[in-house]
Amino acid sequence: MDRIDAAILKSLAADARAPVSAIAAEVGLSQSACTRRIQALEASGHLLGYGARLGHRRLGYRITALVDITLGTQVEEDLARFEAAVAQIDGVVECALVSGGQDYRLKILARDLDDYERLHREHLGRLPGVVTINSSFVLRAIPTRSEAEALFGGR
Amino acid sequence: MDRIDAAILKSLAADARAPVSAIAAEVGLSQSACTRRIQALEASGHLLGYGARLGHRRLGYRITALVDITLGTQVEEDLARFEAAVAQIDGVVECALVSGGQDYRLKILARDLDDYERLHREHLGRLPGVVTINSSFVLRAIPTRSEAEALFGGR
DNA sequence: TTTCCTTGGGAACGCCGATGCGCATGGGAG
DNA sequence: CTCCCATGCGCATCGGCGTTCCCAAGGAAA
Repeated sequence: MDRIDAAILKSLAADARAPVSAIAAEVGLSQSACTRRIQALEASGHLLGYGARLGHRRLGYRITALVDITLGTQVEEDLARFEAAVAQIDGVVECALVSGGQDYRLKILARDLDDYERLHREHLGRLPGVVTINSSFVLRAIPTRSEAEALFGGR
Repeated sequence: MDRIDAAILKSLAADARAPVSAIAAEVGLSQSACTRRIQALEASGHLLGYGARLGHRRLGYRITALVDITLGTQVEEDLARFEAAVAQIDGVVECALVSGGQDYRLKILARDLDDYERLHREHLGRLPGVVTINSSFVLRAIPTRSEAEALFGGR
């Protein structure tokens, strides 16, 4: 992991389908050397894979909800049961156990408020061990530094 | 946007660098038809781009913080000032204005607690208009459905 | 100094992807 | 009912890309 690897990862993060030749030129390497580095990064776990950025709104999903959930227990089996149930719910795209009150934070996508209400009623409300559910809706997403910029330093 | 388009988006979301021929076979189309559909999806805004999945931990980032910030004002100019300042901070990878108390929710990456403490002191603490800052740390990330699965249904 | 190991560049080969063409299907107008 | 046009697929082509050899250069260790 040197500066060139970082540059490759940045470039791939920005456009994963860019030709290797373009990335190579960008970081000042030949195609072959660049290919080898990419393969090495994949093998070493620095590069986990490649994904597509989807236009949520364009696909009919206008609601992003950030949900805080508190459980009535902290016993590991109860947590595991909760997590297994959460993993089954369509629309839940992120879920984390966080410090500070031993609760969970989810990110949920829904088509509209009605859709979210359905999700809430049919799934969130039936999760095992839940004491409180607190939903916030994203009113505006603020553009930030990209993940790669955060990891490898600014701009 | 029919079922085939959805399958293409799912496939690209799972592995954006897969050869078009592989995607085509997966969704039951010829290469050419698949290429044309992908181009159409890009042009129509359903497909915004392609990115790399990075191994945070492997890259030396072990802290994910979810931070709630409350402002003392709701005047649009103050919000804009806050947002402009937030966008400059290295480590902030998500930021959203949310309903319910008119506050912001950020996701922040840091190498370790010391690194986060530095971020908090040097940047978060100096954001304009802030009344309260509340940090939670991700103890465990629960695997959920992928974004594409959430948007196009199950599996 | 010699050897080994790492890492880059160059060339070749096979494969991939973009485009043009012809054809089938389906909906609308006459 | 028939004709026509629009839509969207598959096939074939060709230029370009990616992978994989091999060799050379530089640095570390013996």
